[in-house]
Amino acid sequence: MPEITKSYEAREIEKKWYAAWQSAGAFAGKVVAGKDPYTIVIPPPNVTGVLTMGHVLNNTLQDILIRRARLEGRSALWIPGTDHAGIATQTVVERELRKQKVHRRDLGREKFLEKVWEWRHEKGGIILEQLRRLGASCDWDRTQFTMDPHYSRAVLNVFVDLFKKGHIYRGKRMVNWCPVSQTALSDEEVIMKPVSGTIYRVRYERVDAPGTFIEVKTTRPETIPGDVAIAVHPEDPRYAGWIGKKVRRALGPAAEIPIIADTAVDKEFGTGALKITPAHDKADFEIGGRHKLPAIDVLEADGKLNEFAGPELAGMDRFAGRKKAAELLKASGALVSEEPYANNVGYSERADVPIEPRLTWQWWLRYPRIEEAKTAVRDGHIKFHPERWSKVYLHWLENIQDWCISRQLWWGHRIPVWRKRLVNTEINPGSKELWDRVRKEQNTDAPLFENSFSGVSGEMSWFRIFALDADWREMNVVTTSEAEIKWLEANGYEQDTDVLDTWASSWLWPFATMGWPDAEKAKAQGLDHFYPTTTLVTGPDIIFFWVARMIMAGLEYMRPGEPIERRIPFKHVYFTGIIRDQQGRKMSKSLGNSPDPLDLIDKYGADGLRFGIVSIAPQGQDIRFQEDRIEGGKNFCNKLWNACRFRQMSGDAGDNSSLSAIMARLVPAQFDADDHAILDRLLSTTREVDRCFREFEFSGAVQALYAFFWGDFCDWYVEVSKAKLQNAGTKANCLAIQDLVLRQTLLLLHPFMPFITEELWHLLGYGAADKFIEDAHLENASQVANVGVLHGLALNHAAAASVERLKDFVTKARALKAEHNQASRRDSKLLVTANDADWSTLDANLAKLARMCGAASIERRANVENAPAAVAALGTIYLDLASTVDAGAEKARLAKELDVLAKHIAGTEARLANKAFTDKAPPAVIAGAQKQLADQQAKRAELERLLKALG
RNA sequence: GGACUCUUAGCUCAGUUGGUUAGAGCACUUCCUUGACAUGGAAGGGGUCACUGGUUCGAGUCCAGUAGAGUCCA
Repeated sequence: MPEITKSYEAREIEKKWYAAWQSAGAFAGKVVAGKDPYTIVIPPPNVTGVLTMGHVLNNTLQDILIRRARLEGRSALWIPGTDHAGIATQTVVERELRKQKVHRRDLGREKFLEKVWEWRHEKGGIILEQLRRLGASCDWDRTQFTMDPHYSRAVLNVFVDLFKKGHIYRGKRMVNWCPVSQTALSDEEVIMKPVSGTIYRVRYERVDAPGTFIEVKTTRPETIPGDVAIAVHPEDPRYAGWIGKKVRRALGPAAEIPIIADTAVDKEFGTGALKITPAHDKADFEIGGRHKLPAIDVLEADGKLNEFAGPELAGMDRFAGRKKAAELLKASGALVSEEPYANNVGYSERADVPIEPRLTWQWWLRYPRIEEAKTAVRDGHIKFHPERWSKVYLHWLENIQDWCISRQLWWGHRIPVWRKRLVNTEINPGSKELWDRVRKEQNTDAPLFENSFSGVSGEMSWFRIFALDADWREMNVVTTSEAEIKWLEANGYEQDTDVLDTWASSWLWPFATMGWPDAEKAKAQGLDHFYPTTTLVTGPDIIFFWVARMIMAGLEYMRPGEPIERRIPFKHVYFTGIIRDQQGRKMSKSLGNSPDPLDLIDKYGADGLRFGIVSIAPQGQDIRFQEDRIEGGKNFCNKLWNACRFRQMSGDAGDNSSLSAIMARLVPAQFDADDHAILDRLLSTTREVDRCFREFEFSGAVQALYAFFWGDFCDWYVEVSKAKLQNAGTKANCLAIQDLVLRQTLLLLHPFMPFITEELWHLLGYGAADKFIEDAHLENASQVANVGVLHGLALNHAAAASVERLKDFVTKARALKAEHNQASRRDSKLLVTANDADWSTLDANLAKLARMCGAASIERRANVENAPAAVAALGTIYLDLASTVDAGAEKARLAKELDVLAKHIAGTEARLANKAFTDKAPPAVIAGAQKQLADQQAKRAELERLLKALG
């Protein structure tokens, strides 16, 4: 076996093992009879993305879960992939083209998409490569992309199906329009931001009574040319006589517009009168609809004002137009006042500009399975961790709005609808009978027809007719049939130019990544075995975007008719915190406040980064990033490495081939208190880590392992081993215990730090060269205990507890020496006064204690005078100084200690004197207090004696 | 306006059904290169647990309110 080097160098080891795992196919998710599945689908990162600290945390946690599942003997599958990120990717490629002074419209749709695919093949896999550096054990052969042919088929089939079921419809409605990306956005892609602007008070003159005015307050004077009415509340006494009168529009093309009454007007806001601009405000649009008012659109798609805004404003950007409009109003005397005003404005999440409410034709989805989606979480079929996020989820579902799923982009799944404008009376040559039925339909809520347009038998399409106006009808045909498409295109039907929202593809991720809807593919890929997936690890910021929608999609499409727990897409959702910088700001590319994870891997190793990031990621709270915690992860790697190195240097390897083989090497009859204690702590740590996995407390598991390994094993057991290893009689047992502890620790740590544990696993001979650590089975605490029992091991808890008193003795002795500047020398002479029982405990551990305390000798005395002393649980320790004692300093030190102790004694006495306490507290608590008091009093007596002896 | 979260050592955070003297890492002070590890070891200083009240024999922990910070939804 090769020798373990002096320090851990991550780079080569990481490279070596990742390649070995890959070439052995160690990450392949396989259906194995008799093994429980454990499935994770990756939250597909944006294909344009590069690894961020958020990805590091998120994917480290997934890797921890999947590696632990493998160690527990489950058939584990982690599916990786990316999503096509419509707007983001299109923007990236457009930016590249702009460098060559080319616009996508110059290329045309097909050529542009070729460019996007080129870009995707070249640069679209970066983030997945980076995940490998982190150690992510995804089944890379199954890598998915939402634009892959198979996945696209799933997306389009769902569109057709939901259309067929009446969940998808086309409607001209108010949408959130992004003037930069020039596409509609869903409500979820709009973020509200407080903006400090100006509110303008504008007056409109009455036509029938010149010189009298009605005043309104508005933040958007540039839309006044689009005003079609002024609305007041019907019960507002201020305007009782005004309703039905007309006023002159204050700006833009001259017009007389009515004053109308509508209960939607807030009497308290502003002047109680509201300008109605149906083309540019959601509420106005509704009011306009109720009063059958026209909608005048004064803005272009790019946010510039058009000719309807009047010659002074036409062609101006909306923000410049606002300023100009205010000036024009001022000049005409219509502007009564202006004042600063703070309000919330919707911003496009991606382009970070204010969105425009805009009236356009879009495709909408009425969500399926809303009630079931609530039930799934409310009844605990899907568990959220932390649980509180279920409230956010349920609240959103309670107030859910139809989803605008069309985007005016080129990159994405093009909507599978072909349409043609038809005159009502037009006869379709393909099917007269069909058109007889069509003609009967007069409105947009026409029932759906199902038939073959082409007349080819077996081909199917669905269609719906929308009334554009009295004479024109629009035929929309939805199909994925190639024969149908061919016919449609030959007959003058044109495909919808829009694509689907990216989320309308990623909501199918938990099953479309496993072959669905192709039954054969799904079978080959084990959909039935791996679905529902076990755990989803994601951020709470996409509960609406993604988590909720996946739940609805799963319930709608998976295993129809079966119980809900078979149809849900996942059983657990773990929400990570958001990684913030030192100032508490979200880490982002634009702020430049995020370290490059790859730099961190170079600096601290992937294992160090993983261990560090998990240790600062408490459940459900945001994480304030600190690089020194990552450094702590690296240091822990080095500690683990060197503890194993010490083991290797301490003696020849024994049979480490299995837990049972190591247990067989233990000699229980030789066990001293330390042996009992370290195995006791190993079991309790194992139990704690088991619990942490059940409760999704990853940082708790890391902290428990850190405290056990560093504190209990390295700082104490390894140190006491040094004495035991000198003794031929105790050496073999001591080495076996180290082998046992190291084996179990490596297994428990492996999910958190896969590379170093794999390397050490082999260096210490725990596994054969052609096997991996994950081929071993991780025993839980009771299984470890049971194997021990089979080998005659019975842990003595009293002995284990006595180690605490030995530690106390060592600490007190070291402190005593430190007080007298003897910290690390080995040649101190310690004297002890102790009763017979305590001395026998000390005597049994003398060699270890001498080494631990740094003492040349520890001797018992009946009485010691004129030496500095410390009172320990096992006796009073005296430092045998050659020089004379500074009695004054020694007295001050002891008096200080006595003061602190007196306060504690007073507290304990008061508690025990309280009858209510002794009557009501549990007996164990009372007994504990009594013992504590006795110990404290004994210590006080000893301190007083020492003080008295000093004079 | 509504919902949720947070406030514990200089910093970042643990503290899981209320129960000994509130912990960790980093930072700081002093000492130590002794044969696993200076990416280390030893010792030490540092906290009226945001505030106010309540419940309780007992509150960092439970309840109510106040103040501040943050997130989401309207």
